[in-house]
Amino acid sequence: MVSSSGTEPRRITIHDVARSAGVSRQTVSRALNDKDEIDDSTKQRVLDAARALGYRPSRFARGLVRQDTTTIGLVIPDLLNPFFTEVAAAALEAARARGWHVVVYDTADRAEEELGTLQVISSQVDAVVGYFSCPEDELELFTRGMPVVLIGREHHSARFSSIRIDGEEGVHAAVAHLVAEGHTRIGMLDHYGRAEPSIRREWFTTAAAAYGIDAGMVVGADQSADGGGAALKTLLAAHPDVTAVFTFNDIIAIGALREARRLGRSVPQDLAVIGFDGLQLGALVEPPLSSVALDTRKLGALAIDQVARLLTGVNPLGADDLVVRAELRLGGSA
Amino acid sequence: MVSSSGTEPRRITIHDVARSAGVSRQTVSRALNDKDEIDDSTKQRVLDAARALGYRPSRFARGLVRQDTTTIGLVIPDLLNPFFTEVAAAALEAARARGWHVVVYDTADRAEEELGTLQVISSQVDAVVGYFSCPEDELELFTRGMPVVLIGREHHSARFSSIRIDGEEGVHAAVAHLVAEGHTRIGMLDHYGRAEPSIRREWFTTAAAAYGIDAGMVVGADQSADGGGAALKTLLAAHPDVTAVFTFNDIIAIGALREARRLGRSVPQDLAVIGFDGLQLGALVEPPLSSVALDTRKLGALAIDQVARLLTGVNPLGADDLVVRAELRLGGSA
DNA sequence: AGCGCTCCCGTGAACGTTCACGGGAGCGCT
DNA sequence: AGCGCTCCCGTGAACGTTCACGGGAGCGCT
Repeated sequence: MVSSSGTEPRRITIHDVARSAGVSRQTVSRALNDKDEIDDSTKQRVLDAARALGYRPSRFARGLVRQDTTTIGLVIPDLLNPFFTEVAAAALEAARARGWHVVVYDTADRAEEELGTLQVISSQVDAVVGYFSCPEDELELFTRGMPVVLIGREHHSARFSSIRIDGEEGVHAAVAHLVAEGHTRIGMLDHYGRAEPSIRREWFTTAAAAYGIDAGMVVGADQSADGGGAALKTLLAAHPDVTAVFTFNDIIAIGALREARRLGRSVPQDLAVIGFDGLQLGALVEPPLSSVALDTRKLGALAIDQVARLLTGVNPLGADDLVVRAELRLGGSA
Repeated sequence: MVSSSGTEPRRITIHDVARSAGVSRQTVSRALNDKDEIDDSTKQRVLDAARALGYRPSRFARGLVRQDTTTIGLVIPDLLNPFFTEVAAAALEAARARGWHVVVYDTADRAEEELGTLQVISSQVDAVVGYFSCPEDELELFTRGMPVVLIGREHHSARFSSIRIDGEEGVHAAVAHLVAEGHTRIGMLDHYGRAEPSIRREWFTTAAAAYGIDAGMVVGADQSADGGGAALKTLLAAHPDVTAVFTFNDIIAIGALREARRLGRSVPQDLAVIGFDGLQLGALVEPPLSSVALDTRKLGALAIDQVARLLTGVNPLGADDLVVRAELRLGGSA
């Protein structure tokens, strides 16, 4: 119980254990790593000494000599957003299959956290996967020399890979389905706050045009259930004859479902709703959500696969192969 | 484009960059870490050489010399289970505030994955937080020398800390509320598959007894929404006069809500439902779920706080301080 | 007695980086 | 001319572990 007076407590190393047990470094190493070539009583003595001293091996020293661990950094804006939860779970699963470690960073949807995270990450992981909203040049600056795989984001620099989400056919199928069900007045709840309209809206517009449907009834929604509810209210107030809505994502759609019930519109009879993402959460609401569904497991697996190729330098996939297609999956809401 | 024939491609080190740029190691280090004492043109030359060679610094070598990073391992059974998502998010937030890194391991609810995870983890992190179902002696064996904080699990060895979840008062308040609303026939959907009844059921039984309520109407439920729905069906078939249910957790409660709607029982008029956990998800369903709510952020913060104390060895909290109390939070389902 | 084998154990070197320190070149000033 | 200062840059040592190798003790066999 005597602490070294004043000075910073020196780290306990394998030498300390060796001295305490009266053996050499190598013998301590043998005991700790369950190797052969050590007497049982010696091993026990070493283990006791290690425990008594509170010895913890340095993962850095160990990692330096046997270079066999890869760690990747997974950066997501908000783990509590179910979409990112699914992506994270998928990435974890794919990484685990390779025996990789995954350090998860939640940037809390704040751009300034991104840079801090990147700075901190760059000296701790072998590669980075995730969502970033910061400019490419900053991203490049902080990830110098590391493989980077972006998800659902366009990139211009050849420095990065990115997984593209292709929902064009899926959205087309969604509109086709609504039309087949007799809907002619179809609105959209888009993602609010972006300067330009979303790509998902473009897909919607294109598909609507193919069926001669007016694609002008669009309201921006905050990316939350409450936001979806509010947006639906606004949309229906402006266009009471709307009988179907397509939404930017499932969270917004779920908010719309809830709001429809409050407005006394039953789903899908009075109002059909189709979301985007295909969250597992969509199965929990009533009626189960119809959605242009993404295979998040494939998304995660693809991202990790590309990281593996970039790390080894063999056959990295090109943009054409880094695509996950979304497909219409009917629940009961449309 | 010439690859070294046959042999394993040697790692590119700071020496290679130094030689290529015609400078010393130290100068390369200065360029890479944005230090002073280097000429701008030299720095650029080094950076170019590093990029051309595809140089990536070794985090192990760097970590070995400047020992300033702590990494903790977070082990959870299933990230897609919303409860664990919230706990994970809370732990990430608390760790981020300290500048720590968090490696997340999803054991996919399989005990055999736990041991593999532990083995792999032990050489990669400074401490472990999470859920484990394996026996304590195995846990001890694989975490030798590392601080371990368990969540929501009893432990007997002084080797571990654990965060206890205390829902006794909260469940009592839930039953009191139901009684005050005029309910006399209250059932419970417990967690299915455990040998012994859950602690949450004990709390329910105790509280019911205090109000002279029969606590015998209990059905086991699989820990999923579907499981909750099926269990409610079974319960109501056996006891049609039940007007209120308390559930093991919110996921089961949400399944019960859905099933109630299918059975034509409106909530809360015909059937009151109170869950446990207080998930954010509960606000997305209709009506919003009443629940004996846990402060998951506090849970995560407390776990990380204890890890910090254990790592430094100063004032680790005792069992009495490692408690998170659950409180009744009314939505609209009861 | 000598040989070979097994069982243990220890010593130097290496992993790849940063720290501490030393020192040369060049310039301005007295 | 000499001094001091700034600007750059390089060399040895250290971080804490594992690998490769050497070697002694003890035993059984011929």
